[in-house]
Amino acid sequence: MKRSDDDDVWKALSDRTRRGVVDVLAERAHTTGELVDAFPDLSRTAVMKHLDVLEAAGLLIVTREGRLRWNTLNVAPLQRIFDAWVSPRAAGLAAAGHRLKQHVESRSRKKGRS
Amino acid sequence: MKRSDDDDVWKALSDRTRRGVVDVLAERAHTTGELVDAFPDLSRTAVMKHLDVLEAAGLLIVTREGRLRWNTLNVAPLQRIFDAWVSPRAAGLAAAGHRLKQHVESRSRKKGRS
DNA sequence: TTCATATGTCACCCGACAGTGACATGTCAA
DNA sequence: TTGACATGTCACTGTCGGGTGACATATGAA
Repeated sequence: MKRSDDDDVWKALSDRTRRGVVDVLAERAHTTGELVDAFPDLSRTAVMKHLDVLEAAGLLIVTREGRLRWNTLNVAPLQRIFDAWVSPRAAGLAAAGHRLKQHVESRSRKKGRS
Repeated sequence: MKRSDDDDVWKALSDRTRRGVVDVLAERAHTTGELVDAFPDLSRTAVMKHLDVLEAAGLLIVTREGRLRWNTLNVAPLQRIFDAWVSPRAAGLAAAGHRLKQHVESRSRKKGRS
């Protein structure tokens, strides 16, 4: 299951605009048209391509109702990349900080770029 | 401070190889040469470019010792994007799941594309 | 049926980015 | 001083991603 890497999710979230879309959808589900209105600087085509990327990453659940398309946020992938990746590393913050301090002190102190 | 968006960090982490570098550095600091050895499929130049990106995002702290360059992971940006972004949304998982369920049930049940 | 609305698809443009080899610089040791 | 080693920099390439307009399809209402 789940090719274990979640590269799609990272790629999807790497774009500022798409994170904005996720932001909007975090409040409530939107139709594609509503989303287009929410991003006046983008063409409808651009918004739809972002939605495609988000959907492919599993961040979006799409349901159709007549000629309307409802886009609903799915936070599961967010949870996943956090659990699998960010959390373990950020948890070691103190340890890493200590490691770094130790490292820097034990070695060169001549540098430090401006 | 910190243009508040952390786009650099997201962009830096969007690349699978760079996440691999972060992985390696999570264990201990490496010199650039050691990192190059750790990624046999990449040229030295490619590895250095990845390091540049990571450093620009603040994920890397670079110290120089003679002709050696030590690359140390800085987890602070990770912590930051998590705190500011992933955590609040992922925390609402249950609520969002409920919202979705509600939404789907209250509307169309005719569709679902193969 | 007819027409406006909402969405889907296509072809194309352009800049960003990952990757490379060649060459330059700096540092340590013999 | 000389040479090997570690790193820095440059010019170039191909691909991918975000953006667009034009056109096609589907649905609801008059």
